[in-house]
Amino acid sequence: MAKRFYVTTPIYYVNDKPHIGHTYTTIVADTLKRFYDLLGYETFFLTGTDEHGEKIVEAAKKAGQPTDVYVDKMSAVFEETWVKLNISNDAFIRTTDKGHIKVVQLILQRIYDAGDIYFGTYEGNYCIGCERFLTARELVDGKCPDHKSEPVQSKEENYFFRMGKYRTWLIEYIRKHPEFIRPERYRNEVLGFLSEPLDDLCISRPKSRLNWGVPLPFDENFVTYVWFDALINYISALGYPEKVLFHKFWPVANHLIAKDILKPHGIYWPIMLKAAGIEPCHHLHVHGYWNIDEGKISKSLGKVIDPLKLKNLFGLDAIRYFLMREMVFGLDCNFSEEILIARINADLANDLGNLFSRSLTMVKKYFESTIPQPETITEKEEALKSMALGVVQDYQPLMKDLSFHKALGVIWELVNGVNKYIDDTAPWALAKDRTKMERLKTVMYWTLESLRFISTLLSPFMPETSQKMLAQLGIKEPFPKFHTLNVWGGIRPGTKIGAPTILFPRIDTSRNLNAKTKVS
RNA sequence: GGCGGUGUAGCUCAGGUGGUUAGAGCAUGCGGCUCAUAUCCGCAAUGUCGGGGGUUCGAAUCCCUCCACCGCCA
Repeated sequence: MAKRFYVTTPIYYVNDKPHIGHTYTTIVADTLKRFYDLLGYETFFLTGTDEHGEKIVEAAKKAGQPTDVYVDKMSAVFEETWVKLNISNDAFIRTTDKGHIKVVQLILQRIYDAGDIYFGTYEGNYCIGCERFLTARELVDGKCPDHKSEPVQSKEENYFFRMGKYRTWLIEYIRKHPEFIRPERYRNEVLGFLSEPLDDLCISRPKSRLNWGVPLPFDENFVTYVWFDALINYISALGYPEKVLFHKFWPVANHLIAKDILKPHGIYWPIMLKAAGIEPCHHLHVHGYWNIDEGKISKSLGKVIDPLKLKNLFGLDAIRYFLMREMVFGLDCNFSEEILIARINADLANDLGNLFSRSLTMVKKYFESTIPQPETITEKEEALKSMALGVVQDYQPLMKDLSFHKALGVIWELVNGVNKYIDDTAPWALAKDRTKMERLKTVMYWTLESLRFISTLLSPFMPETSQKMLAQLGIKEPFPKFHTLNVWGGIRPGTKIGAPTILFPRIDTSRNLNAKTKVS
């Protein structure tokens, strides 16, 4: 099996600006991409924007702009946000891209030719917010439960995709591929849903009602239903059907989504692929929601958590760390400034930042910022070394399993271990005794080498900080590799290290948050 | 209404197939160190493991029931 990895975020709907939910999914994708880069895989990371459908037309109207101008503007907001958050996506797809539209039409035509798309009539309650007909039972007091608005009684001729036909196939597929939908609770949810008959999917909208979409290749009077259009981005971005990229990366696809879009990804998408004759061999990783404790959000942050505001207030890597450390992938998680600041201060400023700072300061003081040659080692050095190598062992499977909180947990065992090692060996005491010079050299070398391990393991999570740390340790290569952690002794004696710096300023909670806690 | 899930220290949570004094981090208290971002290290304390009942020599862990919250479906 070639060492390749393909990761996608959903393409984000441009009726709203990026918020913490988009940010989390995108940072998870970025962390995964960087992790597989670290392992030496060939990787491809895709994100983008979803720009068709009625809600977009409405949002543009509300903004007082032509739809195409509006989507260009909003799509750019997303693209620029990811640049500012140091997101390393290889491509940014838009569903309004010509190439994408071509592939959507190709897939539609193929499924149509195969006889899985038919023309029919549907009559019912249509909710504009949901962009779909609602069943009578879904209504609450005659209104859409999500949008609290009364649906419109409507009758339409449309094209339908024979999704129901594939129900048993999909059940079988999910049963045979336990790794398809993860975590397991969401797999069970999909299986539960499939235990009952599956309706065919209406995949068109008459142009008389909506003309902002991909025209059906076999009937110019209709455009494609937005979900059917959107899902195809995952392969159109790879240049399906002919491009090399597709053949390289589709077999190793990993979709990341939040739980609200499980149904389209867990049901529509694999069936669409099956009907189009494409192997649905991919992984769907489902995560939960960030629950915002609004009462604990300051004015400077605002009720809607804007990722760029977070960055400006607390620093990008601190935010990236927090999101990955605090949430258990798959479960919901609470967000508040209190929790965020507690994490930054305890883990980043106190544990990691201070460790880094105290270590560099001592090497500066005792060895004029030159990495010393280690001498005889004791069981204390053996213990620290085997701890570091053990952490490296634990790290990889945890990352592959998307257990980011645990992976960071084991890195922090090492951070604490080094702090303790410094305490145990008390280099400041050794420095006062000329006869203990050799011992001091060993202790400082061991400390710095541990920091190399820590910085390297952190690189997928906090790329900027990791680079800064490695540069300080005198390591020139900007992109560290995992295999450099197979051996203890990577940093070179005689190398100059950088001047001690503050990696993460402590956030003063006694001060008003509205005042400046500017970091970046 | 049907099916999943959750309920464990002040807070956030670990605790496959039942087995010695129920764990971690944060917060709290005390002690140590001084290289460091008033940081670090050590020690300590607190829990009727949602309520009740049952199985068992023994249950947070299995069964029943009730309560609360949440998700999916209807």
